[in-house]
Amino acid sequence: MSTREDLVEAATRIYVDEGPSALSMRGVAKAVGVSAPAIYRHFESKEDLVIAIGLRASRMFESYLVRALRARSPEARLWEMGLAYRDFAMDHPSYYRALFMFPHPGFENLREETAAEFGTTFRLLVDRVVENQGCKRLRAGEPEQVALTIWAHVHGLVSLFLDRHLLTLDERAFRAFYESSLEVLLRGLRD
Amino acid sequence: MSTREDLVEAATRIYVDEGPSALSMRGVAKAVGVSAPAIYRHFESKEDLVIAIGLRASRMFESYLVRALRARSPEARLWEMGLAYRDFAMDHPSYYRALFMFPHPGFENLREETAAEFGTTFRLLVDRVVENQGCKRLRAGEPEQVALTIWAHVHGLVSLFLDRHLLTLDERAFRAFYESSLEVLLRGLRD
DNA sequence: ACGGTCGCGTTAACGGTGTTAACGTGACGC
DNA sequence: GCGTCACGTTAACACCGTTAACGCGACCGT
Repeated sequence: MSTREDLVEAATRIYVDEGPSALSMRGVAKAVGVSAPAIYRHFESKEDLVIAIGLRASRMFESYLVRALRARSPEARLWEMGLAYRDFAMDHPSYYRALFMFPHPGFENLREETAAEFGTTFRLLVDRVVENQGCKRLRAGEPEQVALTIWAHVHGLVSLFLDRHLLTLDERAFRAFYESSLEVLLRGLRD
Repeated sequence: MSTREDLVEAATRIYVDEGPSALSMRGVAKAVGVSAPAIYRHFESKEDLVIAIGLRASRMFESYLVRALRARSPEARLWEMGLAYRDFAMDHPSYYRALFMFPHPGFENLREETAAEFGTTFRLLVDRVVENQGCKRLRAGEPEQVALTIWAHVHGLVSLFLDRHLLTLDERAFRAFYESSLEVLLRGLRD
C-alpha cells in the first residue's frame, strides 16, 4: 500500500466516522504514522485531499444508481433510480454531503474537480428520462431539463432531511414521504 | 449604537460580502474597533454571533414571502410565494445559505436557534396549501406534507443553482427553468 | 461622600489549524 | 562513485476560537 493510498483511506475514515470538521492534516498524518507536512508530498492542499474523498464518494454514488438498471421496464428503472438516490443519501450521509451539500466553506474547487465524474452519472438519469419519453410514460421536453427537475426534487427532499429540517419525520416516515413526494412529481411529468 | 449592534452589523457585512469563511472574531473586532475577546462580553461564542446573522436573514426571508399575500387569488398567492422564495435566494444567496444550507461544520445548533422563527414563516406556505385545497386548486391531503413537498422542490432547485451544479443555466435561464419546474410540480399536486 | 459591585473593555496566552522552509536520507541511473 | 530525486523529518509562520487575569469607570446603597 502506498502512503498516498493510506492517506486517502485514513482521511476517508475520519471524514465519514467523525465528520468533516474533525478532518485535520495533523490527524490524518498521525493515523498513518507520518508527520503532517509529509502529506504535501502527495497532495497539493487539504482541498486536494478532500477531492480524493469526493472521488470515492462519487464511485459509491454511481454504484447505487446503476443497480436500478436491473429493473425490467423503463418506468421501473426510473422509479428504482429515485429510490437508489434516497438510499445512497441515507446509507452514506457524509458522502452525500461531500458530493452535493458543500460542507466546507473555502473549498470552492471541490465541485469542479468531481464534475467530470458526475457528468457520466447524471447521464444515467437523463437516459432514464429519454427512454420513458420514448414509451410515452413521460411527457416530451428537453430531457436534460426534465432530469434536472427530478434531480432538484430528490436533492431537496434528501438535503432537508440530512440537515434536520424535517424533524417531524423519523427515518421510516421520511422514506415513505420521499416515495409519495416523488410520485407526485412524476405525475406532474406524465401525460 | 450599542457595541453589540455594531458587532452584528460588521459581522453581517463580512459574512455577506466576503463569505462565511472570511468571518473571524478578530476580523469582526477590528472592524468595530475593539479587541477580539471583547466580543465575548456580548456573545457566548462565534456560533452565537452567527445565529444573530441568521435571525437577520430570517426576517429578510419572511419579508419576501409576505409580499406574495397581496395577490388576489389563492392560486396566485401560492405561485407568487414560489417566486418570492426564488427571488430571496438569488438576491441574498449568503442569507439563503445561512438559513438552509448549513455552511459551517461544527455549527449544529444554528438551525435549532432559528427554528422558532422559521416555524412561523413555514406556516405561510402551509396556509397557502390549505386555502388552495379549499377551492379545489390543490388535491386533498395532509397540508404540512404537501407544503414540505413544495418546499423540498424549490429548495432543491435553488440550492443546486447556488452550489453551481446547474452551470448550463445562467441566471436568466435559471429563473425561467425554476418557473417551469415549479409548474410541473404543482400540476402533480392538482386534481 | 464613599466603598462595593458590575458592565465592559484590555493584553497575554493556550492549544489548535493549514502550510512552508530547510534539511536529511536512502535508492537508483550514468 | 556520484548526482539526482522522491520522500520523509523538524521548526516555524500566520492565523484561528477561546480563556484568564487585570483595569477602569459608572452606578447604587448607606
